[in-house]
Amino acid sequence: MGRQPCCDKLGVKKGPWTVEEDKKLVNFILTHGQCCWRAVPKLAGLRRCGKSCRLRWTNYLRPDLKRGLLNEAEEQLVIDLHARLGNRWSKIAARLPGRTDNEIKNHWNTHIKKKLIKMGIDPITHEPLNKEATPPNTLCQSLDQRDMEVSHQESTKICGQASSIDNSSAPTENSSTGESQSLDQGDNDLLMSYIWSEAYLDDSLWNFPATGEDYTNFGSSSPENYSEFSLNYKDFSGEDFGFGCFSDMDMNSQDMGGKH
DNA sequence: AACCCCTGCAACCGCTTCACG
DNA sequence: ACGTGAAGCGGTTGCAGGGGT
Repeated sequence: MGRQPCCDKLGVKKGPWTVEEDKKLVNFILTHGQCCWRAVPKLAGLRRCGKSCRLRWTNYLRPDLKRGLLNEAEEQLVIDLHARLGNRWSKIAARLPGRTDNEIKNHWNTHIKKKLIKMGIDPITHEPLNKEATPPNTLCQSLDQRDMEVSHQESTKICGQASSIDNSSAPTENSSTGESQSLDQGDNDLLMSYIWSEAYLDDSLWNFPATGEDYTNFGSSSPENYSEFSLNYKDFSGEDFGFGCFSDMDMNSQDMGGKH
């Protein structure tokens, strides 16, 4: 009903972002913080709609993003959280530091869903597709069948039972997420234990910047994030962005939380 | 080598929710 | 309490790259 479009369609560019556009957006947000997204394109000199800028930032340019496929623990966590929360990707993403809702959604649709179906589990209900003919677990050896049973049968009370998720028995080879990730097994176990604590599932206790929150303070507690980000950016499109501002940010991060 | 098909991911669209006057 | 605008969210699409024939 008379709702304004998020941007005037004329002169607004669509499609993949160029390195130049990324630079502009990152530089703008790092120097000004996140003010109203609608104003960002104009202020940053971008011919994009604010929505597109927000999406690009939250899904790709955010400094705290992890890159690469989800590791085993993360994947298991997504499955279990999905059993509890359904397709509330942003809620799920909020529990996976460095992962975006879009990324998790994509991973779910392209990897996990198929995996569950092959295992005879309905990815929507997390119930067995065919109770008497559950296929042998030929895929996803990391997901112990018994644990999957727990996931879908006891999803409502699984909280706090992370110890039942026996990652330690998982073979080193893995189907689609095989490459090693940053978490070693010990980290995974710890992560899973914490993840299923009530505290973990309490939204109010989450300080990790979820999608849409203000990331301009991302480094205030962990300056090393900057250097990692900076390094990542050196690999971005094979060129150095020359973000000298990152090192400045390191010192000025306290000032950057303020909005204009 | 060329073509086709499949897969995965980035980005868009439109609806919902939230915040504010 | 209501209306309006902005942000957030989830579903969907389009395209690039890889693998198979």
